Amino acid sequence: MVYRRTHQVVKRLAARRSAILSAARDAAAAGGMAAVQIAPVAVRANVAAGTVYRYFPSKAELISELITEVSRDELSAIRRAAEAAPGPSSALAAAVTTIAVHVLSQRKLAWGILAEPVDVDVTASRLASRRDISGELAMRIDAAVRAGHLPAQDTGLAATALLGALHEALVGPLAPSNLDDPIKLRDAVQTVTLLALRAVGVMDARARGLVVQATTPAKALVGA
Amino acid sequence: MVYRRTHQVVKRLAARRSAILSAARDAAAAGGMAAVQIAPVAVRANVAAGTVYRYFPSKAELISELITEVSRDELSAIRRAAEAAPGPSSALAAAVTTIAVHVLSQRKLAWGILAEPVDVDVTASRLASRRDISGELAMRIDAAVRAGHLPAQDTGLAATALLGALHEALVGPLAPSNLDDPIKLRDAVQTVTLLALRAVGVMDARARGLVVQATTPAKALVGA
DNA sequence: ATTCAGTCTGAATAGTTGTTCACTTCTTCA
DNA sequence: TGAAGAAGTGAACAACTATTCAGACTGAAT
Repeated sequence: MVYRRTHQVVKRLAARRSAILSAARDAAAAGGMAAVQIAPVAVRANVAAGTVYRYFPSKAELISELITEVSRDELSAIRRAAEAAPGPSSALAAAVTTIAVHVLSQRKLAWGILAEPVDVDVTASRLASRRDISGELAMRIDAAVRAGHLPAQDTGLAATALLGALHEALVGPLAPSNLDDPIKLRDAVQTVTLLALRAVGVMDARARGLVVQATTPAKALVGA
Repeated sequence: MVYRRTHQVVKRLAARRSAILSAARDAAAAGGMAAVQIAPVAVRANVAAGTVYRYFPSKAELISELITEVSRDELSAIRRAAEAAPGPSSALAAAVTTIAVHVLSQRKLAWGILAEPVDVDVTASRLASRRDISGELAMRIDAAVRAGHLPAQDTGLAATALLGALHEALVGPLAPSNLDDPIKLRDAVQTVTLLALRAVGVMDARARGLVVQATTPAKALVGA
């Protein structure tokens, strides 16, 4: 008598798995990575602690998968925004703005994914996350360079630096604390975008134009 | 019969305290903050674990003091470099270069001080460290703005962003791994300095000049 | 209806480190 | 020199959580 998983069971298993991941994501969004502990996550997902281990071999694996998932969502949002732009410079501006807006609207989560202390080793998935997003930015910078809009440069290093600048300025410990005000939030997004564009060599005047252009479609997200 | 500490004893106590701090610093420089554990630090300092607690109330306090100390050294180096520069723009370039060089020559330590996960709460001293250094940078940017060399801007946010860019690009997980080669190292320092100066609005051509100028006195440190 | 593989449970376990404290050793002072 | 207070010691303790596992439960197959 061979036991075979019925379709219904397969679905339930998949649902549970994603419920656990989802609970982990909620916990991280609410309280940072520190809040992603097995017991609380299990409670949120309506399962016992032991059950978590039937779906994920370890906490490290659970968090890694969480990081991967969030990072993939982020990457596709960046791509979507960039591809909707009319030219390479606009695309770069759109990519930067998207990162800024997303990071700001999920500060705790972003901090958790990127840099918050965790007691297990998740360096590999964090590295992958950074590499993906920095890589996308590097591609956009490169396109603008090839189009003759920017001076030649080490695009990889530049992309990494931009990422660091965005994160530190917007969710690092020195980030302004009054970003709940939508106006201030939009200003912050514009300021860092301007900074980022100038950093890779966009002329000040032109950069200002690109920033305004890129912020316009993002207004809804920013809530202003 | 009142027991009074003799001069010799006072000196020995002070020496021990600094030996412990020094051992912690060595450990951090060698293996990051993760290596700063009470037992190993005590061994390095030639005392028993319990003795550490006669000098520091907790591990958090020990690490906080370590952060403060390193940060103070860093800040004075930045000031020295900036004050030796001929004008506000040069001073800014010198400050940025100094940070880059220092961070690179003590990568593990810098990462530990700034961002590495630690199991105790050291947010306060990390915050102070960032605030001091970012504040110094902000002052330099402000001076250049007042001198008419840069466009008006939110100098605090700009300084924070620059700090983030430098750290992420030079000691973050995506930092180039071949920085042991002095030539590559110098190139990286120049690249990020150029990026930083352009970010705050220095014209590309002028920025290149400032970078070369600022890197020259730092050559010895870079080892090239 | 009955069997049994698969799944779930949650109390118990285990490993890691910061911290304590009863005791020893050292230093001061009469 | 000896009494008393300070400083040092390190083995034992404590707290925190990830992980395990023996038994309970579910539902597929006959």
